[in-house]
Amino acid sequence: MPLTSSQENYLKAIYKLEVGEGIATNQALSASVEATPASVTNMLRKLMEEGLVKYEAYQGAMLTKSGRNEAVKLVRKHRLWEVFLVKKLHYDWDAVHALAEDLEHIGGAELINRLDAFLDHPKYDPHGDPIPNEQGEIRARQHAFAASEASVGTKFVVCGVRDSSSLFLRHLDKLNIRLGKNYELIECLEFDRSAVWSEGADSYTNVSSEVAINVLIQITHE
Amino acid sequence: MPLTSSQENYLKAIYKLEVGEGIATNQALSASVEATPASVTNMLRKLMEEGLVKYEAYQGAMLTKSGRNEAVKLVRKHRLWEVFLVKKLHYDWDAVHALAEDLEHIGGAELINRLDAFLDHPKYDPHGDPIPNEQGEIRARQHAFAASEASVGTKFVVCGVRDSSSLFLRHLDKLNIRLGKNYELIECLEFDRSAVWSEGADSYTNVSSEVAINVLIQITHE
DNA sequence: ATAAATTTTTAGCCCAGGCTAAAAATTTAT
DNA sequence: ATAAATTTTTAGCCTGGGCTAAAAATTTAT
Repeated sequence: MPLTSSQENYLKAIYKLEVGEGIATNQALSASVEATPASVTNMLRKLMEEGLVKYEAYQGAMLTKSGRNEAVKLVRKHRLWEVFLVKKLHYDWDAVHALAEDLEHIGGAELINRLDAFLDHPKYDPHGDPIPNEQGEIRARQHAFAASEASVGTKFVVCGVRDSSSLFLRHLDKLNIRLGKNYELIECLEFDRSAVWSEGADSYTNVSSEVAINVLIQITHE
Repeated sequence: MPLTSSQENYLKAIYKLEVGEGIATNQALSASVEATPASVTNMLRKLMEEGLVKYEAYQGAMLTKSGRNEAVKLVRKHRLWEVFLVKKLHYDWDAVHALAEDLEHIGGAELINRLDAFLDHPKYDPHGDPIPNEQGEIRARQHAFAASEASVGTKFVVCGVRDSSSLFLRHLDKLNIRLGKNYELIECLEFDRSAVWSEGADSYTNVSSEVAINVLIQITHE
């Protein structure tokens, strides 16, 4: 029997908690699907019966193989729709999450594979998160870490964000920081732990530590 | 309060019955939304309370201004998504209805206007049906009629279908009849009321009367 | 080891939107 | 005008997925 949208949302929530090394307790899920703990208990029972989830009270929930499979499919759909909305419909990157959240429940493999092809098999979504392929494999970005960990002199490219809230993304817009842009870390200021990034020439950006913590970078060897 | 998908489906069904000069009786609706008459009564009551529908037992239902407004928006969304699926994702024209049926409930004016722009403001969907504009105006095809009404010698262009079932559309595919193609009606055969259409040169297609009845054409004055 | 705090589950309720079966209303036919 | 057929509504029930408030289970702290 096909999953309902609500079931799909739970699976995705559990998945996200798992990869974030969090444990998918009743409470954590409650926050993340925006339902009361009582409702979560209810849904977990159903998902267990359908063999999508393993659950032990106080120990948290884990996806089974087939549950994880479903969750990854959802992530794929979500991220591909986000690419579509940004690249083709020119939405801002901070405005696509809610729409993708709805679109991800539509259609099956056929639709999403066609969308994937139409978009030229993008590897990352507009926030730099990797898009699982048709087989559910995720080729995660290698060697990415928070900009706050870089040392002075490092040259890097911005490749993702830790926080994809609208607030943070719009802040990056204001700082003119975008995925794919290259910088060099010029200095770290002791006073407020902020940093100075240079894009070259006389272009300098002052980056607060809150920002740096939430920006993912890769070192560029050139 | 926002409409549910189910409410939207009822509005669209009533709208379609209205334009097809049918009357949206409890029964007709029952067939068209695939629910029992009892369920229809139920929903009509709600739609009436929300001021979307006027209903009188045995006389059928009619949309109010705001109900019609909603219905036309849905038609717009449906047809634009169909264009997207066929033109961009290369679905066959007989395979897009069900998906568009789901997609049409997603998002609001912003999304659909962006989609419209992305598709270059198409005037017709893949079956030749006109797409309402943002204001809800439908510039219906003028002077279109069933191919079965044409007289010998008429030159015409195929511009739509009366039946958009998968079965019929695939049949047209087999006959190589497509929207936008030009023909001349060469003769009508008395025996089985079938017709011969020519695309010029030595290209002739024999068209049964069932087919001709369901193909919409416009006379070409050249 | 026991008390306090936390987490989870139960119980009972709500709403949307279906359903069936039977009753009521209306229309059509005789 | 009355009977027959049809259409609509009611009544009662079901499922999915929420909710609250209270009870039970477990963990943590003393």
